Amino acid sequence: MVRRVLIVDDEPLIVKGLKFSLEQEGYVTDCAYNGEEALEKFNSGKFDIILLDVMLPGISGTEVCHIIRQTSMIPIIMLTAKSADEDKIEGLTEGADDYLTKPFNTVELKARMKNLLRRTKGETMDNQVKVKDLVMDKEKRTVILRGESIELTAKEFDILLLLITNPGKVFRREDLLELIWKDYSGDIRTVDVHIRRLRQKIDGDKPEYVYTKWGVGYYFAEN
Amino acid sequence: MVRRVLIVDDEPLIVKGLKFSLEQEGYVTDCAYNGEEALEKFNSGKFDIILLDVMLPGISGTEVCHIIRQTSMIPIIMLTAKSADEDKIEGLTEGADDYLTKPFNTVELKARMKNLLRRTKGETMDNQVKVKDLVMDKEKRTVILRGESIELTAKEFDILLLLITNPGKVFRREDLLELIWKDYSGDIRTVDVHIRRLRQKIDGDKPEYVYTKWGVGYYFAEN
DNA sequence: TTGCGCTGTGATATAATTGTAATATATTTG
DNA sequence: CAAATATATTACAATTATATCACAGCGCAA
Repeated sequence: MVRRVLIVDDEPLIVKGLKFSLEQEGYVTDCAYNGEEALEKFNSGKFDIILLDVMLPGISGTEVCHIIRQTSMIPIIMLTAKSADEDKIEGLTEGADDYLTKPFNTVELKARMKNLLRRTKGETMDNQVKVKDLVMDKEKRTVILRGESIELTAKEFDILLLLITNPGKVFRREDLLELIWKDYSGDIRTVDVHIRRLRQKIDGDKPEYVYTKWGVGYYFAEN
Repeated sequence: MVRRVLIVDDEPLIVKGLKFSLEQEGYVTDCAYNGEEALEKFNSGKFDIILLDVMLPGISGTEVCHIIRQTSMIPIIMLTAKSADEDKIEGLTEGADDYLTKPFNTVELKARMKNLLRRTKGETMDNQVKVKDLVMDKEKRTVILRGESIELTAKEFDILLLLITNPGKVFRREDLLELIWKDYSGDIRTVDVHIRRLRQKIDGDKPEYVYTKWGVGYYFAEN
């Protein structure tokens, strides 16, 4: 099982060391050197765990953690400078699953990562689909768009889930009726209306997620 | 399951070593010694993974990687010279799935190759048709020409797909009407107009893909 | 049962594609 | 070479596809 780690720190040397050390262990790694980059990579790529430095230029690690927590339960281990004040560290790492004070022992880090990954295995990643600033939870059947909860009807949810899990793939109306309605026998144009209502809820003025392939059907794309 | 590797490096000794080592492991190999050759072989042959040196005479490995990425998600592992500057390596290997710094351990290389191949296994992309610098995706119903996305109407797409999947085979207008229109009963010359519009979008001044067989019909060729 | 939200239908509006017909150009044939 | 035949090109009209809307029926929950 491949585990993907996002390493976030503004110190190239620390990043390099972690990268090397974790890749030796079989992890697939990606790095970010500031908060913005971290959020971007978190959104685009699929990671299983995040190592996040508290002190970052721009958006701080603490803030990054909070922002990620609005949409995801991904394991986060925060890295902090040593401090006599335990409370302060607690505050800075609020929302994280664990933290380590620098300088830390890589053996300990790996052990904690393993722990967290074992603990959260199967819980989060499997039920959540995340594309750009759209998060769907299959189990809870909830949708979060731009950090805000959106209410979709059952059909709308099923349609969006089918489309989003097959990005780019064009579904003709017949496909959708067969896959979602199962035994439908009415007017095929009913699909249009559902798409319309779905778009009203998740797309702005112009389609942002649900697109029309003229003469064929509909598909999901994030551009 | 046979795995085909394209090895790209300008150092004959490295190529020779990799070739031997990978063939021992059961891989089928092919080699290229510069960027142009790499792209050519990538286009002509079917490979499952590419090992790509960053430093190449002419088109650099970095560029080759970018060009390939415009049309394909094939796993690419890049080989770089050692550098203290991790950032630099990151930049040079952008778009690759993984990279190794020379000199590298072949055991590690094989492990990473295996990893990547397992990860991308099953996504064999049988919904893609690729000829020269033209890529069609049946599922997404998209067309990419010279790295740029082209918009085709439903009929244009169907015609091109039919022609491209039967390279060289001449279809008379009646055939096309029957196969694509199914139940057409109008003017047969309508096909000409569709071909015209298709050509306008994918051929330049002179036909490059869609040719006329005089007195018979139309066919696809890549010369 | 009543009310409310979800779904499906049909009518209308809008948009894009497709077909037609006229003309120009090219190729073959006698 | 000229006539006959085939293809290319163009502009526009006709057709087809999608978007949008309002309303009615249905079912579920209060």
